[in-house]
Amino acid sequence: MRTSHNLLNTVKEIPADAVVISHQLMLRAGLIRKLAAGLYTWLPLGLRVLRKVEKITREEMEKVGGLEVLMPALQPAELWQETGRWEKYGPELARLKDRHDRDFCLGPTHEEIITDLARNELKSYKQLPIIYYQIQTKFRDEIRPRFGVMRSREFIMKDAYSFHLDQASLQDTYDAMHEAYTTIFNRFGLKFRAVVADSGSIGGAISHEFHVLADSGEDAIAFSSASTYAANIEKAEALMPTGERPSAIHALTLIDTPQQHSIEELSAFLSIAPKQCLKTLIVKGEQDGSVVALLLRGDHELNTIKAEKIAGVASPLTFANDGEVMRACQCKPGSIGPVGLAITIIADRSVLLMSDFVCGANQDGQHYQNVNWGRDLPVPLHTEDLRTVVTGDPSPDGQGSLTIARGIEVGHIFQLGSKYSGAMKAGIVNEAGKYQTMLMGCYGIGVSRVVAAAIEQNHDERGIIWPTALAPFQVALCPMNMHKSDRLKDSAEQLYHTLLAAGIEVLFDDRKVRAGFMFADMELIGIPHCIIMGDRGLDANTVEYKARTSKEAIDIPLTDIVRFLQEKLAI
RNA sequence: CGGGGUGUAGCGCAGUUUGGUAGCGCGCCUGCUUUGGGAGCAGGAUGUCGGGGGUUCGAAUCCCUCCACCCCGACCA
Repeated sequence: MRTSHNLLNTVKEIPADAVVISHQLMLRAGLIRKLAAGLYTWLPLGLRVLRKVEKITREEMEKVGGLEVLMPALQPAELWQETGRWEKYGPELARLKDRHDRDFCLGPTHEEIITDLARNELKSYKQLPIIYYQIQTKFRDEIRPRFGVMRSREFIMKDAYSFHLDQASLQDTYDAMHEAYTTIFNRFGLKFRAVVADSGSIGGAISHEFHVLADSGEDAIAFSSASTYAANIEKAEALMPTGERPSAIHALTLIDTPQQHSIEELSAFLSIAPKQCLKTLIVKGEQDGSVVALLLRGDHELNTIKAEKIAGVASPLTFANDGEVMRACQCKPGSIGPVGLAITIIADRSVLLMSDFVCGANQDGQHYQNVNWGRDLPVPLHTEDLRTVVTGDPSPDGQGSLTIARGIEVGHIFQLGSKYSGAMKAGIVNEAGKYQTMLMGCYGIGVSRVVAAAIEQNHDERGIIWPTALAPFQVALCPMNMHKSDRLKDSAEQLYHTLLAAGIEVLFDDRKVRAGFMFADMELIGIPHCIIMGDRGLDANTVEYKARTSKEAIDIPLTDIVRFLQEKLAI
C-alpha cells in the first residue's frame, strides 16, 4: 500500500485526553479516533492490526475444533432473567427498550445466548464435546471508561464456549484451550503469563487469566523462577516460613516513641529494620461491633482478599475506626500491639519467626522493645496467610522463588460447570438414555485490548514497536527525494512490486516529504523493518536496511534485499 | 455515584482575576528556496469562545442553568 493513499493520519502533539502510552500512541499513529467516552473508531491502519489479532485467534480456535458462530449483540431480557443476571449484573449491563417497550440489553458476554443455542441445537451426547466461538463486539457500560481501547464501553472480544457430558471432557477441552491460548499469545509475539485466577462474577471453579507483561499493567502477578507456577498476586500464597525462631536475647523494655505511628517512622526513629517491627491492624469482625487484630511483620503488606476470606473477619474487609480501636486497645492507632490485648488475634505466618521485636504498647506514644513470643506474650494460636507475597518469596509449589511483575489481562478461561446450563435447563440425552445437564467452559480474549497491550509492552520514545505478527505492515519502503530522481523512482517502484509479489506486506512511502518526516512517521506507526533507498546507494547498487529496534542502518545489495527480508520475516 | 478539573481554529494552548467584540505554536492552502532525522521565508484560509438563559451600551470574560469530556476511588476482555 502507498502512504499517498490517505493511509497515514499521524499527529506530532500528544493528545491531552490520553494518559497511558498506548492510548497516546494509538491516537498519534492514527490507529483510532474517539467518538465519545469509551467509544472509538478504528482507522484503516488500526483496523489492519486488529484484523491480525483476529486472524491468529481464529486460526487457533479452528485448530482446537472451534466452530465459529455470530450471535446478536442485542439480546432479549428473558434469557438474562432465566439465569438471574438481569438483576445481578448491575448498571454495567447496557439495557434498552424496543418500540414495543420490551426489555433488551447489549451483550457484555454471551453465556445466556450460547446456552440457549446449545439447548435447542444439541440433542444427543454424541454431539459432545463441542466448542462454539465468535469474534464480536461487546458492550459494557463501564463506570469509568479510560485508557483508550484498554477499557472502553464497546470492544471486540473473542469468546468461546464449550459443552460437555462430564468433568473429564471439560477438563480436556479446558487444557486444550489453555494450550491454544499459549500458542496464540506466542504467535502475537508478546511476553505473557498464564496465571491462576479468581473466577469472579462469571462463576465456576477453575480459571486462569492470561496477562501481557507490561510495567503499566493494572494487575500484579507473581510467578516462579523455576516452575510454571504463576498467580494473580491476590491469590499467590505466602508459605509458612521454614527454620527456627531465634531465641530471645534481650530483656523486654518499654520505650517512649512520641509521634511515631507508622512502621516507617518507628523503624527510622529507632534505627532498626522494618522487619524487626510488628504491625498490628484492627479490623471489623464478622459479628456486629466486634473487632479482630491482624499481626504482620513490619515490612509486609496485608492482602485484603486473603484477610476477608478468614472466618471471623468481616467481608469486605473494613478497618476499625478510632473509637473502636480505643475501646479495644485503650490507645490510638499507631501504638497498638498484641501484648496484653484481649481481642481475637490472627497472626500472619511469618510473624511466628520474629524475636526481640518492637510493637506498640497499647499506650499512646509508647512501644515495647525486645518482645518475644512465649516469654512476654503467648505464641499466637491462630495463624493464617495474611500478607501479599513479595519478590524473593518461595514459590507456593515449592520450586524456586517468586518474581512480581505487572500485567494487562487479555485473556481469561473458566470452567463454568453447570452454572448456566443448570439454570437454563441445557441438557442432552446420555448414553443410558437419560436426561443430563451439560457442563460448560468459557474462554475469552480481549481482541481490541490486545492491540493496546502490545503497545504498552513494546514502544520507545519514538513510537510503537510492533511485533512482526501484529504490525499493520511488515516493511516500510522509504525512497528519499524520489520526486527528484526518475532513476530512484523507477527502482523504488520496481522493488515495491517485487516485495508485493514475494508476499511481503509493504508500505511504500511515496509522499513528497523530507527524509526526517518519513522516518519519524514510520517509527511512530511502528513498522518493524525499514528499507531506505537513495541515489547514493543506487550508485553502489545497495539499499539500506534498518530494524525498528536498532539505531544503525546497514547496506544490503539491491539484489539480495528480497531474500534478506524473507529471512527476517521467516517466510 | 462521590471527590477534583477542563471546555476558545483540525491538534496543543494563552486570553477569563480587572467586560471593550479573539490570539500563539503545530497542522492546512499558495509561491519561492531547501532536501539523509518532523525545513526556511513570504502570503493565505479556518472560530455559533460547549449549549441555553440572564446582567450590561457592550460578555470568551460576571451570574444562573444544562451538557460534554478528563483525572482519583469500587469493576473487567
